[in-house]
Amino acid sequence: MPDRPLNATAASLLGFLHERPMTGWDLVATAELLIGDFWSLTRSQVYRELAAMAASGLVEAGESGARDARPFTVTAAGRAAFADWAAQEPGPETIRFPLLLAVGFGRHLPAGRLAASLAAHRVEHEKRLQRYGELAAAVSDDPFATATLDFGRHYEQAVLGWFDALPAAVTQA
Amino acid sequence: MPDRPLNATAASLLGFLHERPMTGWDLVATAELLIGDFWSLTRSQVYRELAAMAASGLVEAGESGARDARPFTVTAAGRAAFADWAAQEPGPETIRFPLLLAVGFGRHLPAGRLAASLAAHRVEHEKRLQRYGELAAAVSDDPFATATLDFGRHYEQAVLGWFDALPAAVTQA
DNA sequence: TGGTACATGTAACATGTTACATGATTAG
DNA sequence: CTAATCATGTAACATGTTACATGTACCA
Repeated sequence: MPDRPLNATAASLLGFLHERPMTGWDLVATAELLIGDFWSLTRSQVYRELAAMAASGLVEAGESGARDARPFTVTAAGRAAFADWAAQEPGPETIRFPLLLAVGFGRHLPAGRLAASLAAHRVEHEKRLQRYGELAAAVSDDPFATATLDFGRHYEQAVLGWFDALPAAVTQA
Repeated sequence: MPDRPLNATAASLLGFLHERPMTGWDLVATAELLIGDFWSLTRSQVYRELAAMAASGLVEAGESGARDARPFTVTAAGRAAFADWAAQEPGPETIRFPLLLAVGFGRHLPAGRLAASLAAHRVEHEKRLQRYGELAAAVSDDPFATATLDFGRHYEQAVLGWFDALPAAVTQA
């Protein structure tokens, strides 16, 4: 009974469970590390999806270990559901960038507001680029992880390039 | 009674209404055109937000015109709410990119799946870059609209650059 | 013994998506 | 007259966020 195609968040959890059984906590940490930069999720969501997937037999909770830690294991049905998801064409990306809204409505912002926001965001993006650089060595043996990290680097470089190409009419607004 | 800070979607609608009264339909079209590439919204959402904002006095429905068209006007309270929103520091962007999930889980995908997805997406991104190029002339008199469009160009160029730098280990998986 | 990291979860709410349902106006 | 476009909305559901509540184990 294929309830309906998995959503990408649930599918990702299943994907991680292909490697080894993990607790909800582990999954959050793993997801943050490996896909957090282009697919965010919260603890609440993880527990909810795990409960739902356990109910439909895609995962199974193991014996509680220390501190009630309940490792989940992917079942055969879970592998099948993941495979179904993986066979789908991935959808288009969505980007939600509040700073760009601020730019778009720049005419209506109080003086100095946009300049300050741009400066603050630029710093963050520089940090992220630097972090990606530091992470690169850690995943150099995995071409897939390297590729996603590399996306991040291209992205951050583009954002920085965009900041630096903004005309004074925008940065001084 | 400031119900609570506006969400970015509602704020954007208010922003557009600063220019002129518009119907829900108009707002959808305007938003798609001007911010659709980095802030998506649906018709349902627009009508819901308009109803909510009308209930709290941020907008007012005018006389119905042809075909029940109900133009909404921003009120003084609406301008104030928008100003409050605009004074906030814009939050970080969120990117949700299913293709990157596919790359990250590349090891688990059926043979050829990833290559096909990458190729299909590359075509889309090329089209988008081209579209942005064509749009540029239309907004050349507005530095803010030009800046957001320019972000799109930087972004698309980065994505294309990333595609082209992918190693065979990924593109041939 | 005290703080940090580990670990689980619920409840309430906000936001976003999809499908459905209806009808008027206009251009051809 | 008929198809496309304009225009409104509801209902149901899926997804995502925030705040709250609880307790254990480890390390210094």
